[in-house]
Amino acid sequence: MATSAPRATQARLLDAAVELFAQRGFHGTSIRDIAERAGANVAAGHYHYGSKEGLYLEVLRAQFAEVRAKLERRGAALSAPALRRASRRELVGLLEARIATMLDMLLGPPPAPHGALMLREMCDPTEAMPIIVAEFIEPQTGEMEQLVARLIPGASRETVSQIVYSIIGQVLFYRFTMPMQFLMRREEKYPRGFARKVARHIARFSMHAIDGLASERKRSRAR
Amino acid sequence: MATSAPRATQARLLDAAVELFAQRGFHGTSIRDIAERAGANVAAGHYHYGSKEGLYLEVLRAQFAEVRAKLERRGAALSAPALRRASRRELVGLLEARIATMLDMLLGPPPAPHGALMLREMCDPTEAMPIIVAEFIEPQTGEMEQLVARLIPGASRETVSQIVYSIIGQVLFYRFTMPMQFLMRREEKYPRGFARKVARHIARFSMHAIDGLASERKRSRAR
DNA sequence: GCGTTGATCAAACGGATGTTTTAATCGCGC
DNA sequence: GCGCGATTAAAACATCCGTTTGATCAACGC
Repeated sequence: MATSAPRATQARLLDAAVELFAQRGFHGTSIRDIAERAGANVAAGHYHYGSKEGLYLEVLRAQFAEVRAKLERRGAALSAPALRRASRRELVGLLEARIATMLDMLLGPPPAPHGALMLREMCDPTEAMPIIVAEFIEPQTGEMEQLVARLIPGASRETVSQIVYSIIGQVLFYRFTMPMQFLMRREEKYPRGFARKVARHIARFSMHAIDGLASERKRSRAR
Repeated sequence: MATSAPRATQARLLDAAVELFAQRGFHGTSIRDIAERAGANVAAGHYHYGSKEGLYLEVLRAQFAEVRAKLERRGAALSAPALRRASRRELVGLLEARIATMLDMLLGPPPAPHGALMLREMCDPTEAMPIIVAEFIEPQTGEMEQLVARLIPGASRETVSQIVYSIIGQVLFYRFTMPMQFLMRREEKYPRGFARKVARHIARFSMHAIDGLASERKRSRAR
């Protein structure tokens, strides 16, 4: 192994691949494009990652690991014991913070690449999907389910899950329909502070819904 | 022009293209695949539609026109005067029906192709986006905004728009994250009656949220 | 100093792609 | 029956793709 240059090209390849795969997708990106952007040879991809697909899988693994690490660094990770101890007011605060963090990362500026990569996996699922689900989606929804379950005590697992999907659905909407939004708003990116404003709305909307469902539950129980 | 065969191949090409473009995307579909499935020659696409991109644009135009027509046929279209006359109870019913219809078409079985096509446009926007927005998204959100505006009187346009996006976001979630859902549920399609069950949840969730926002508004006004 | 090993490179390979060309075929009006 | 425009079919074209090959180079152990 050489001293630094080899590691450097391998890393440069990955960086270039992240950006191009997120921007143009797997089929839309050629190894030549990646190599050119990384300042490397056409054969470099195969040498370091075995194949185009191998490089793609490594890109997704790396991106979602990075996002998860960033979430924990931001303190937005919700540990089970902490959730059990928290007061209702604290739980609401944690939910709001989680929504804000997700939107902040998804919408940017600049938007993190994992949003585009996830969207593309929903169009054309690959072997990377199980990894994304197990290491990113499952933990994230699991934490939110524990949180929501404490906000609407006694609700069934199905109800809690539906509520979590309602919240995540609202969040993902602004990322997944971004091109449409930009066309309708005649803008090229969301305005400054947009993510925060949307986060406030989604948190309020969802907390009203949860409270409504909870009191509806209480009323039907009382009968 | 010949009697029936030519129209037939042109139509068969379109049908094959709808299915393949929805299934594998623009880059992932070759005109040879389309020609083969349509039982036509490789050159047929260019003869009838000018280019692969021309065929793709025609596919999207046709699909979204069809969806819109189907919506109106189902009576799920919400005319402005009808909305102005409706009682609150009727408005809630209309909203529930609209949500149920959207989910029914998006989730199937079988899922209508426009869901996949829309998702793909969000990944790689083309010249078809303005058409989709103008002839499908704008009318649909416009109607829902009028409906929601009547359910939360006096709210700003921005608030109404945010609420509509919250509802649509919940709906689209179940279509856009379908591969993920199937992986997590260890199923290959949503179970029978799933769309209806989800529709009920989203309608309840959203109505509680709207009511909560409305009373919150009233309280802050009273001060 | 020399062979070994890992990294990079230019060049080429086989195959698939969108498109074009050219010829054959079809159906109808005259 | 024949010509004519519209449609279909076969073949070829140029280009791009992922991958492979073989050579070159630098660093390291001995």
